[in-house]
Amino acid sequence: MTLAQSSSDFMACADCNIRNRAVCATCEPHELSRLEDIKYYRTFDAGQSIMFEGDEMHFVASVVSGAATLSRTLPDGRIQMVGLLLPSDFIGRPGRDAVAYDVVAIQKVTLCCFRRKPFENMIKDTPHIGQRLLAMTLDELEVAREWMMLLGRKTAREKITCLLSLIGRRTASLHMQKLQDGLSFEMPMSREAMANYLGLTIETVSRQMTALRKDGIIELGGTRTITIPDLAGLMAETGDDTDGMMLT
Amino acid sequence: MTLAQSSSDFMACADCNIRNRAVCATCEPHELSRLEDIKYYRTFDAGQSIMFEGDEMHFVASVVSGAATLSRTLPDGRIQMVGLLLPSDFIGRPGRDAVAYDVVAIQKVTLCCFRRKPFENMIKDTPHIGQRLLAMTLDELEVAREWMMLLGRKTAREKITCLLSLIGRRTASLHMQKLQDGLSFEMPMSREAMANYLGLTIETVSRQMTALRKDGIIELGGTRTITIPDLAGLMAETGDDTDGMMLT
DNA sequence: CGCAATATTGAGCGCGATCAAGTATGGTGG
DNA sequence: CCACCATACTTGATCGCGCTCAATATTGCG
Repeated sequence: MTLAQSSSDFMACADCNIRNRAVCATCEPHELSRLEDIKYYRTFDAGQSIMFEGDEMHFVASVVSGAATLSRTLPDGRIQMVGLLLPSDFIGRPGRDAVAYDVVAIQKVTLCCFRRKPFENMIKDTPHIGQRLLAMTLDELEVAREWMMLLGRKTAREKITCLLSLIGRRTASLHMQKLQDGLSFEMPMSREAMANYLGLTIETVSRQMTALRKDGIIELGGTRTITIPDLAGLMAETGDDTDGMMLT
Repeated sequence: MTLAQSSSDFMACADCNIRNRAVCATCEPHELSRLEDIKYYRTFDAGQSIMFEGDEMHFVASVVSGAATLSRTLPDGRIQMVGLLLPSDFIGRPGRDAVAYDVVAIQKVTLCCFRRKPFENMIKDTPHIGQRLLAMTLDELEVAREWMMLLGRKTAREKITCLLSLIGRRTASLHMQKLQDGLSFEMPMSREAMANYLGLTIETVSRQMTALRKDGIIELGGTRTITIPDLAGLMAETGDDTDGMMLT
């Protein structure tokens, strides 16, 4: 029944790299083994759709590796991304039959999937999972609201610098780099994806990237390789209060 | 210790008008009586601040009546509202010491407050509350994401018609009006509040309201009394898929 | 190498912001 | 009851950021 879609057929939860950040983070060993019974892995290539808005939701999942986006589309074709899914993030909404957003892989993605019904039952009788999911959902809500500020009130330059600073710092923390000396990373998304995430057009994204390069705020090696010589300088352009954020 | 701030000192939960929609909706009688022990009412006048961003959060609360807003402010003063709190909505984030947004009453508001620590303990040992809070938070997340689409991709006219349609339909459902023949309601917020909610300026809001009036989409009697002769006509201007939304 | 997809650059325009008056509206005290 | 003032809202003139349309350049891939 459970069709293996991937080469990595099985991995023990104990060995999982998102073990202590995902929805299963606070599970006891016996809870974990129940999850282990209903989980299965799937992978999707960059560009592949994972779920379509309006479809029936057969499974929920944790992102194990790679990246995906949540987006909505207006009848006339305008697109707005409403979420970025990175390792340990949760996909799907318990208690809802239909998918509310398009979910698309922007890098090769591995998911740890749970069939929806068994997972919903586990929420009911496993408080740890429900509590963890609540905390994660509250975090997502805060991220969404910070993004509302960006979309509603920030200029194009501020939007771009916010995104670069976000991705840059996240990548650095993943690789334990220190932030002081030049930070280098790969952008996980195309110019079009950036535009849809920031509420801009491709052309404006491109122009602002060029402007930031000319101003010495960033350096580009290929379109997706970005170097930030002075992170504080970049963050001074975001419009945010920069105090205390350098600690992360 | 618990200082009564209001004339309505006490109300039995059983008689509460948000009893079956708020965070307490799925509570059993014994759980409800525990909540009843730690609850107290407070009222705030229109314009009064309820919480300030960064302050310590002493209590969480349900909105019983009236309306309040959540907003964030950039260092240079730009404001973006990130949430609208109406009766049955929940204020505060369990497990977090500091308030993440400014909370301001935009109408006279009555809150059903719970001191934070006792409430957090109840979440741990009362699954019904945690589950209800999870469902409500997921709903809020969906609303926030729909608002991201509005802020990032919609025109000023679409933004205004979305807001009017939202408030109008909600008011109608509260008063059990049928939607077909002219719908009339009071706008609960100023032009400035509308602007901050929609990511626009006051002037643009005002101009779009005038334009909609001249186009016969809305009628104005005083600045806050709004009549919508043809709701379908208004909704055709929102940019959304209008199918199926008229049922609500 | 050749093609397709992606990104950059340019010219011009228009939507919504800004700056600036002007007009209700509502509360207060004489 | 009305004159007064503060606040909220509307309207007008102009500006400029980001969009549109269009051409060119670059990248990635068979």
